[in-house]
Amino acid sequence: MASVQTLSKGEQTRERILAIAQDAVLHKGFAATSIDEIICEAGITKSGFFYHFRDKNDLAKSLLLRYLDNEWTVFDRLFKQADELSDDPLHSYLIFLKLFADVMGDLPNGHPGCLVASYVYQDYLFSQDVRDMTTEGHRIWRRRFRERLDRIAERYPPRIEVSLDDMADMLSSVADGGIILSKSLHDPQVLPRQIMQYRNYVKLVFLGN
Amino acid sequence: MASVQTLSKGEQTRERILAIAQDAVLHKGFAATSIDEIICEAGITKSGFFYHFRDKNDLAKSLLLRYLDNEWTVFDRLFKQADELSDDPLHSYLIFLKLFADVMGDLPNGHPGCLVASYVYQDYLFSQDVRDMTTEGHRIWRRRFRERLDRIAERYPPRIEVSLDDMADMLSSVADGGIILSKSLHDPQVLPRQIMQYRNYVKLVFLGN
DNA sequence: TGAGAACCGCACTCGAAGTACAGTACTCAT
DNA sequence: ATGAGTACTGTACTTCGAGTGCGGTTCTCA
Repeated sequence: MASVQTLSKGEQTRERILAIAQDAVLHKGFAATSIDEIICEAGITKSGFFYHFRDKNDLAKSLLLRYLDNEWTVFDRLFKQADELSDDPLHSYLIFLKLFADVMGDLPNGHPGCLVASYVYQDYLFSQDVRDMTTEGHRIWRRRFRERLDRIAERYPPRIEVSLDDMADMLSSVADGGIILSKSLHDPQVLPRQIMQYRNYVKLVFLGN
Repeated sequence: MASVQTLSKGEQTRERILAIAQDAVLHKGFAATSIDEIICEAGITKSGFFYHFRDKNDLAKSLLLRYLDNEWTVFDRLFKQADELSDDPLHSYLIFLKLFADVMGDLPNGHPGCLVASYVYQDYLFSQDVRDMTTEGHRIWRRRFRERLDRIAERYPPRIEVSLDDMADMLSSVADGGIILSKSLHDPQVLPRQIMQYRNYVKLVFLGN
């Protein structure tokens, strides 16, 4: 997921801590994720941990930043790929959705979980700036998908009256919901199939079939 | 939400504990929800708490049972209402979805959160039987929505090739995702609007407009 | 080669989770 | 009215993890 470039030793350790912590947080929640267990798995001491993070809230913030960053990287790559395959905004978006579904379906153990969604269900644990980050994350996703939909709507007038903001949000919605369903039903394929349902909807709205 | 019938004193206390606990769990996660804070708000002692629940896992189980029960009650009422307004399976489902969206939009502070979704992001905290309950909950939802879609598809052949299981799952998906978006964006109206997007999709698939 | 980066070790404080058990007050059927 | 539950209270205790402080050590790289 993260770009494999030369990381200093400190950055490597930091990254290892974050990866371990994220996995734990997605399975137990933030409060139940103890620093002791993280450092144990990372093979460092508590002092080592606090060298990298001021306190636990700092860890929370760093985790979220890293997660959002990784998401952007993936989405950017997929959008770029799609744009290379078609100049048409609608077909590019449909290709992107197919690529997205494929990538989500190919994850060996299924999607590990959305950290943003997880944080939303623990908002009282975090400082205001961390909570603002989840809000901002969703706003940015909305804006980015919305941009695509605007360009599509210019060329393909929607067959029904529909809010493009809502349609943009729906991808986040279906992805977050699909991840939850996939995890709950122990079926990694539910998420990609849900994304394809959203793709169907987009097709029906702009193409009618 | 819960039927207002005569509850014994013990049942009243139990219900009060569960309501307080659910609210806390949806905002902080299960692990961060302390028994001390629950009993403080409920006006009882720790011993009183452990009279009603064997341990914290028992509380988790009871919380989930109560939540699922309440959900069934709401869905049953809405389905019944919709069935009274139309004999046609498609129109009944569309009415149901509109009612569902309205109810979700009329909640004064927005939807408090889906306990099932919250549990999925903390699965390691719970015993196997509790985890199985979230799985079973989603399976039942799928089956119930699927039944409706089957009856619809008999009368209205779908305009596109589509899996009815996926379409059934999509309501859970959009609801769970919509709740997360609503909470994150501090906009209670996102959830009902997402449900209406799903309703659009259903209309487009079976009616074409 | 030396200065900073990246840790380790240890010894704490503090608060909260969870357990155990004995005792008490209330309630309701007979 | 009374005794058998029901529904708690009070207290005392163990355990565990967050977080702090600080001195020492080992690497890494310019």
